[in-house]
Parts: sequence; C-alpha cells; structure tokens
Amino acid sequence: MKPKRKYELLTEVELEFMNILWALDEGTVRDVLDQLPSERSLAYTSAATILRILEQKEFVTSRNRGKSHVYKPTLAKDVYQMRSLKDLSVKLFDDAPASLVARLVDDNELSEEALGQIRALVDRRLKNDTG
Amino acid sequence: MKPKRKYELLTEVELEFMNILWALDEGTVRDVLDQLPSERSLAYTSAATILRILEQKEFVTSRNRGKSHVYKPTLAKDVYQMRSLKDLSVKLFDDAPASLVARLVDDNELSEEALGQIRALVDRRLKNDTG
DNA sequence: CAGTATCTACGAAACAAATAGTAATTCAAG
DNA sequence: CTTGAATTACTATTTGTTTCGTAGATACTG
Repeated sequence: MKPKRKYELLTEVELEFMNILWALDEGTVRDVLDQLPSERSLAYTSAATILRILEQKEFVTSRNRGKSHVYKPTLAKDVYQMRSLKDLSVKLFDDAPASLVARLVDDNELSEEALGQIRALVDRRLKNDTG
Repeated sequence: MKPKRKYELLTEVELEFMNILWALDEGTVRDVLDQLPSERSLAYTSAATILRILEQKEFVTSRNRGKSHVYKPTLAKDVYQMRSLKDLSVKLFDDAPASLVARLVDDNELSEEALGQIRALVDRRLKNDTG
C-alpha cells in the first residue's frame, strides 16, 4: 500500500502509545501493554493494531526480534511537542506564542517555582541570542 | 433529550466555529458562514448542524431573533484557552508547564520581540505575587 | 514432532466527526 | 391568503478512530 503523506498529529490513543515508546525508547506490543495502567485493560490485539497503524503513518519503524516486532519512534518527542504547540498556537492563540504564555501564567495553580523556571528559560534564550 | 455531562474539548470544526463566535461575541448561522474563508465553501445546513451540536454540548446558548437563532458562547475564550493548555500539558509535557514553555522558547522561529513579551509577562506576574 | 504459548495480519464492529440533503416551518411581501 | 426565500430539525452518508476476534504463522517445551 502506498503510504499517504500528510500525517501531522497523533490521535488520542496514538499519543498514549507514543508517550510510552518515547519513555522506553523502543518496545514490543507486550512492552507497551505492560506500561498501560491496569485499569486500561486493552486487548493485546488492540495494542498490536495501534502500533501497526503508527508504523503505517510512519510515526514509528519496526524491526524483528525473535517472533515479535520492536517498535521505535521515528520522531523525537521534543519535535512533536513543538509541532503540537504550533498547532495549538495557530488554532487558539492567533499564532501568537506570547499570548499563549500569557494565558499560562494567568493560571493561579501555577507555582512560584514554575514561574521562576520559566523566566530562567526565557532569560537564557535572550542572552544566547544577543551574546 | 437529556444533556450528557462531560464535554470537555472542542473538535476541530467546533473550534473553528467558536473562534468566529468569540470574535463576533454572538451570531447566527449566516453570520458564522460569512466569516468562513471563501475557499471553505461549507453548506449552510452543515454550519447549522455544527451550531446545533455546540448548543447541545452547551458550549453556546441560543435565543430567537426573527426566524433565526442567535448563538452565543457560554464559555469565555480565555477559559477555553487555559483548559486546552492544561490538556496539552498533561498529555504531552508531564503536566509541567515550565517544560512546555521550554519547548516554546526553543523554537528558532520565535521572534526576539515575542521572547521579550513573554519575559515581561512572567516578570509582572512574579512581581504581583510577591508585592 | 505434538502441543501450547505467543505473535502478526486482517477484517469488522462500534463509535464519533464532518458534511449535506430533505422536509417542514416561518416570515415578509405582493 | 399565497408564494418564495430563508431558516430549523432531522436523517443519512462518508470518513476516521478505537477496539477486538479469528486465522494462520512461529517458536518453545516436553
């Protein structure tokens, strides 16, 4: 089958699986299934299907080990994080990242510590650019 | 029909419509349709269906004006922005907003100006907390 | 090598999202 | 009133997502 282009974003379940694979670096159907919370109780074959779809969409590649496949992300998590943020920014924040952060720091739940970390990150980036 | 509880997030098209309603404050099917880009060419009845669904999900209310309905968001945009950010943060950033911002400022496309704005926002928030 | 475990591939069922057509209603204007 | 344009309510179609069962392959175990 010809692989279709233009798969941008992961679906809900695909993201759930990718998070596990990113944490493990790679894994089999069994490995992923073992990482799911017990209350998830997903059938083995369902997990296998999801991974096959992820491979078809080229979010992972697979190699053989014994009788099973080992799946590994083709896309680094930070790359996907950035892609998701860009998507959210465009769709809900008029493509203005600053207004996204504005909303974030409006959150009263946000700890002083988190705020401090955020400022440190921004400062470091500003220094590196000018220096 | 009994309204189901627990509608959290908007679908793609629902968000497209809500963005228009947030900008207009309120509007009819026709109003929304007029705001869509011309290449969108969505049937009138499709737009009406989407708005009816939004009402059913309680993202908007409607009142009658003449023979048509006027739809108005029940949810402020900034509230929904925060909800979306929380969702993304949980699903993709281990619920750590600082790491979300970290990814954002890693983006080379991000302008110096945007970075400055972000820092100003954080600074202001930090000052207000301690002051 | 027979039996069992486990695995993959495929198909399909169940559900949700997006779009649009049809029928019925409403209102305004001749 | 009757007609016609615009509107709503409902239904249907198509497509994508999520889940799982069945069948066949593969490897291990005695």
